[in-house]
Amino acid sequence: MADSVAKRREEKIAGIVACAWTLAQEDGIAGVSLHGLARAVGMRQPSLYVYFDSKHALYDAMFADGNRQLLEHLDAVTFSPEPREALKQWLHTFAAFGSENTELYQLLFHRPIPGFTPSPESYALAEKVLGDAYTLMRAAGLTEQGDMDCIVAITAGVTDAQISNDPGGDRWLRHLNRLVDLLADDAIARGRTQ
Amino acid sequence: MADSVAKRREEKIAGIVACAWTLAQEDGIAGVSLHGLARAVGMRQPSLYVYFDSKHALYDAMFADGNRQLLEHLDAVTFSPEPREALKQWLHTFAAFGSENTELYQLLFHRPIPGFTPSPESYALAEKVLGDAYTLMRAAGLTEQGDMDCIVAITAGVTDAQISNDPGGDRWLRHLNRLVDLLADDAIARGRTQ
DNA sequence: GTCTATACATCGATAGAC
DNA sequence: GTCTATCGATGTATAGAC
Repeated sequence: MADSVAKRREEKIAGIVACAWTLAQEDGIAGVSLHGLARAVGMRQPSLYVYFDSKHALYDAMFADGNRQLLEHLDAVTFSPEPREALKQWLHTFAAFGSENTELYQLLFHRPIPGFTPSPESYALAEKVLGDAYTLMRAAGLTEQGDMDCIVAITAGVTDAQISNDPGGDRWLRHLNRLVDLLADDAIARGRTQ
Repeated sequence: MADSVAKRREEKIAGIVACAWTLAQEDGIAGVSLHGLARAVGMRQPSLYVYFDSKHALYDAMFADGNRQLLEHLDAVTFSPEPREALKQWLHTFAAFGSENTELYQLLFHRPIPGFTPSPESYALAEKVLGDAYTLMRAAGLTEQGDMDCIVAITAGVTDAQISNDPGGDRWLRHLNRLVDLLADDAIARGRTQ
């Protein structure tokens, strides 16, 4: 094929990014060095510049890849036809994935690299995640921005608490459904009395 | 006085730590360098070792100082005699202080320095903060650990969302009281039907 | 496309004069 | 207690041979 060269290059980049995630899991996102990453994929540090113009370009590729992983993971789940149930399942899937992929979650939602801002193309993927969440919330009857903000804060709070205080467990995750139900019931009751 | 030497030393250390917070606000906690900090307080980098045995010792002093600032700030507020109201006031004061002192909040609750663990003496201050929160929750009728975990997650989620998405505003903070009321009402209703 | 070699910067930490 | 000088490690990035 005419694009086999480009394809092999894309696959190589994907392999490097995957390896970078492994290193990030050990030493944190900021702990990934180009020397270490190059050695881990069997090359020397300057050779990485064939695939990434700078270290920020590597972070940008990881940011985009992390969002793609998250979207694929959410896409692979079959959700209930009942909107409230589907929302709870989506949020729980999101929080569980974040708890199990802490470095990915931190790069996507905590911006731990000073000076790094995702490119517009990469950021569009992050906005798709949030947009999907908003769509499910509206389907479940949450129309006020304030209510949706509450859902976002609750989900992030549960995920972060799970990561920080009980890694690998479910001490905080198991309360997410209850909290979402509480907020959704209250939001809908408010809407009725307005 | 016989302790005037020790006192001047303590004051100098306090000044250095205060200056470190200022630098952290500009470049992040991890961006504080001993060279930069020394210059900012009018000395050279090796002289800092007179006051701190290592960089981790500096972080430990900042961790302890941050908890002391937080405790003092909470101590200066007069809370309602009504337990539920007092709890909401305390949590809102906590979240607002965290939102306004983001680097302090991150050092205390997000552990952004790989390899840094607070000393037991410093950590005791952090446990006092959490202990105060638990005391207020119990007074407000929240006795189950799961309910208290929910309050912790909600408060942290609101604070983090405020810092990340609307620095300086109150888009997320303003929902904290409502969320705490929702959870507390539900927890107490649960308790009654058990 | 990968390599060696190196430039250049930053950082934490230590030695030793004053 | 503060300084100069320096070590040693680490890091990103570039130049140029192959």
